[in-house]
Amino acid sequence: MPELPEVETVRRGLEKLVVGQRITAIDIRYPKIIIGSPAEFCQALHNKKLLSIGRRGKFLLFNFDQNLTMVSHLRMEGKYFIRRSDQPIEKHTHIIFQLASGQQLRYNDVRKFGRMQLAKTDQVQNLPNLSKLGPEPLSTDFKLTDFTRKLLHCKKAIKPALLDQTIVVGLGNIYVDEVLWLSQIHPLTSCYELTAKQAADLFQNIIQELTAAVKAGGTTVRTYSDAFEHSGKFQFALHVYGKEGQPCQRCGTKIQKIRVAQRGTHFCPQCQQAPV
DNA sequence: TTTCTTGTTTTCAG
DNA sequence: ACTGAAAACAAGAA
Repeated sequence: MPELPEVETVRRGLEKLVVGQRITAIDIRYPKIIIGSPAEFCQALHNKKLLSIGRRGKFLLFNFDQNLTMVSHLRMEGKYFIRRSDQPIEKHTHIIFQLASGQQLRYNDVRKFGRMQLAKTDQVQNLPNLSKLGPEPLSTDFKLTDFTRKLLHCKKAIKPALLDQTIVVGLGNIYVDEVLWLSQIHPLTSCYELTAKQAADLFQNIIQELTAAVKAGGTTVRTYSDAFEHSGKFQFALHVYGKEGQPCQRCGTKIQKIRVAQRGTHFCPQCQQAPV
């Protein structure tokens, strides 16, 4: 379940491992991962050199020479590994990028939910799925005044509002539950009912939590690991996610699990009072 | 066989 | 035209 901290950790790992390398061949073993024509995908990337790796929200941006970018979303379980060409292909390996160094960049995805597509580097921000994204929470584009204004104009409950990537990007199910617990806000609270102080608390906690999680190399729940196949450490810092029935670390009340917007949602019924 | 998992896209009602 | 809620979708593990 890679959210911003996990995607950023993957990005940093790949940056060290594959930037500067040239692609000499691509083996697509499961074509549905590719949005658009797989044949064109292979052809376009052939002999391209990887210049840098960026990130927008939960999307990885592999920037190649000649104005070409490969946009990659890991969805639930996508992973990248580096292997020597002679190493056996592991289960659930769907795309293999042969590199000039003799190494391979392998995309592995148990669920096959991840997607990749090509775009011109200078047009990436205009792709339909990236053009509507909100500000990056760890950049100076993320501003309390804008955040508060957007929240107060939103008619949704706070949990789905934070999951939807238009107010701010990067939060998924785990970090939304954590940020709401830290801010002592019930997940079903309507956004327009939030006070200025609550909006400010959310703003602050989003930044602090994501910063801390990036520093810890992300959260490993079930299967996430980075490009070095290291697990994250932030799962030890979680307060509510996956803690149903355990005592709240603030007040001792048992953590409850409910369903909000079809998602498993963990909260403390004492610290995070239900809206009236 | 049924249930569970989540990020994004699509669909539909209003 | 727009919004929000809900469903759909991707596919495998337990």
